[in-house]
This record gives sequence, structure tokens and C-alpha cells, in this order.
Amino acid sequence: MMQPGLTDHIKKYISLTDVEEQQIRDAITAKTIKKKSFLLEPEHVCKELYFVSKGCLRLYFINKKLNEQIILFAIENWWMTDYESLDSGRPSSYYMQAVENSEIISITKTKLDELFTAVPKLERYFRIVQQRAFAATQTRIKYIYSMSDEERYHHFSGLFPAFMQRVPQYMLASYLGFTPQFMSKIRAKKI
Amino acid sequence: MMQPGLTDHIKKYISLTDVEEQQIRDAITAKTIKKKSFLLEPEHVCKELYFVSKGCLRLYFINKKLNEQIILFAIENWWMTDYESLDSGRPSSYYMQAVENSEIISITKTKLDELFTAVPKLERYFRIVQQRAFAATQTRIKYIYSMSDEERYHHFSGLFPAFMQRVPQYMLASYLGFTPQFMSKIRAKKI
DNA sequence: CCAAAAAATGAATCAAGATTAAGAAATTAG
DNA sequence: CTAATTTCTTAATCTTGATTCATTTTTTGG
Repeated sequence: MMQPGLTDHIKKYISLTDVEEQQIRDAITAKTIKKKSFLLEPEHVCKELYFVSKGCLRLYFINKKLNEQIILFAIENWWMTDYESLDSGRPSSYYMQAVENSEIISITKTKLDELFTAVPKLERYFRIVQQRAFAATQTRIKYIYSMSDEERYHHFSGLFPAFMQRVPQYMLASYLGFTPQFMSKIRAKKI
Repeated sequence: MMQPGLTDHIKKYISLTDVEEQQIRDAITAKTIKKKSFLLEPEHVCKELYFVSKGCLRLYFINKKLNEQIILFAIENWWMTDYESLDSGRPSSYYMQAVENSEIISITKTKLDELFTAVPKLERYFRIVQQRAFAATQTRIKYIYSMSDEERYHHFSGLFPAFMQRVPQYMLASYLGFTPQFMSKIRAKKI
């Protein structure tokens, strides 16, 4: 079953000729991945970028206290990769895992670089996508530094009520930077 | 006095013809700004991007407790703007201020958009720059979530000893997300 | 449908860092 | 050179959220 996939997303930002669209399709690989399966594990070099057509991914690492620490989620129409590893060629320190059964489009860094040469317009698409991602992360830092954990929980659940339903609470707690126990405590206060 | 400016930085990532270089020069404005002067204040719409040729900028806001909270520094060869305001046209909530007397290159969003049309190659430059900025912010979030404030202080001062000397301690404390008092406490332990 | 695993809750104690309130040191401007 | 402002430090107390450990609830797989 065909998802409203990558090229549709690209066409929201730039126009594509049929030829260009085909060049893109030739460079990418669609895959279906099951919940809990991994796209990347620590010590492996990250060689691909992933676009979520359907489903949800998380990027996390194991901190010193041996807890999972989620850095980022990606849902429909978001890209995810470990740019640090991808750019440097050094091993990643992250796990990238499907939180739900997901439809993913992957492209290797090599293929993407070729694609940038073949379809230079794509630079624009990625520039815009990257800029949005940066702005979102910037805003996240603002919230981390300006709200208490409890405030951030309420703020986040106000902004993304649907997403709250989609992932286990302990993952949200991790993403928001506190413990599941504390999350329970907040929720118990007022529902 | 001419700084090794923007076009030199651009040419680290893409090649430019003399014509293209001139087109860029025509679109930008160089300015010298004094320490403590503002490039952006809250309630104003951010209409420009700034590139630091020399000096240092900070982006901060006033939090609920009426303290300055620094979101980001920019030193030589970094861009700074409020993408949220720039993209949406809504008023910013940030101050952007020179931490040192600085040499800045500014370009309006309008001019930059024109420049992208005139010199499409620039999309690539900004895509790469944007990607690095995103990766850096991502890494920052990782550190926020995986280290204690004290650890983060030591980590940061290990990575950027020169920068530590450049800005007042209370600004570093703010950037790292804790109070100047706590910073003094850490420093008193062991120097 | 049931057993096992995963996820959520609860309560007691603890620790990192904030807050408050001085005061000392360093910078800056006139 | 000196007053004024800015920056840094110290110490006592307070708060938020972590830790620990146990239990309950929910989900999943066979």
C-alpha cells in the first residue's frame, strides 16, 4: 500500500519534473520495519538517512546510570539520522529504533550526495527541512531552560495531545528528561 | 580593516565564480557593532540573518524569574538569527546582543531569498551550515540530558578553554543552565 | 486464554542545584 | 584616579525531582 511518501513531501517545498522524481525514486529504498526493530545501534557507523512515511522512530542512548535517554522522536514526514556519525564516519553512540510498525524510506549518504549532484534543487529542500529541524531543537532548548519538568510536561501534552497517546509514558518521560516515577506523580496530581 | 569574511567561509564549502562572489557582496551589509548593542529585541520581528566575521553575539530571553537565559552564542564564522520569527514573521521573544565589539555581516531574509534564486549553489552552503548547527544542538541536548550541571561545566571548559576566557562567567552559567552562584561553587572546589 | 513481560504507580528518603542575602573583587567611565 | 557599575564569591536554607524498592496494571506472545 502506497504511503503519501517522500516525493510528496519534497513537492511541498520545491517543484519536481517527472524525470527528477524518478531519479529520486531510483536512489531511495522503501522498507517496512516492525516495532522494536533497530535501524542503528551503537558502535555501528551510520550510513543512511531515514524518512518516516508512516510510524514513529526514536533515537536514544544508554546513559551512565544505564537508563535509556531519548534524544529525538521522528513521526510522519520527519527525517532521522545520526548526523555526527554520518558526517564523520565514526561509530554512533545511539540506538535508532521503531516505536511502532513503520514505513521508512532510507537513502545512503553516498546516494544522497549523488542525488544532490543530479538534482541540485534538492539542496533547497534539505536546507529548508534542516532549518526547521534546527529551529525546533532551538525551541526545545528554550523550554528545557525556562520551564520546570512539571511545566514542560503540561506544555508538551498541551501541544501534542495525540502524540502523548502514541508512545509509552516512560518514553515521553525520557524525552522530557525525567523519570517515569516523576511522571506518574505529575499525572496523579490532576487528570 | 577587512576580516576574512563571509565569502571565504562560503568558499570552504562550495566554489564561487567572481560574478557570484560579487552578487553575494552586493546583497550583504557589513557593520561594526559595539559591545552590548542589540541586533534584535523582543516584540520586534526578526528580518535578518547575521554572520559573525569577528567578535561574539549572544541570543537570550528573560525568563519568568526575570533572569537572562542564554540560548546560543555565535563566534567567528557562525550564523545567528531567530528562525522562528524570521520564518513566521511573528515578533521575536529574544534579545540578540554583541558580547564583544564585533564585525557583523547582515543580510535580510528578502535579499537572501533573492540570492538563492540568483546563486542556487548557495542552497548547498546553507544546507551544510544548517546541518552542522542542527548536529551541534542535538549534541548539546545529549549533554544536557546525560551529565549533571557540574559535569557539563567541566566538559565544556575542557572543550572550549579559550571561549571560557572570552565571556563573563555569569553568561556561561546561563548558557549551561545554572546560576552564577553554583558556578562559583564548582570553581571553588578545584582550579 | 493465560503466563510472562512490559509499563505504570506509589511512597519514603536523598541529593543536586536554586534561592536569598551579603559582601568582595574587578572593570569601566568620567 | 576614583566613583560607580558590573562581576564574582560565600554561606545558609529550601525545592524539585532522583533514587530505591515494592506493587499493580496493562500488553503481548504462544
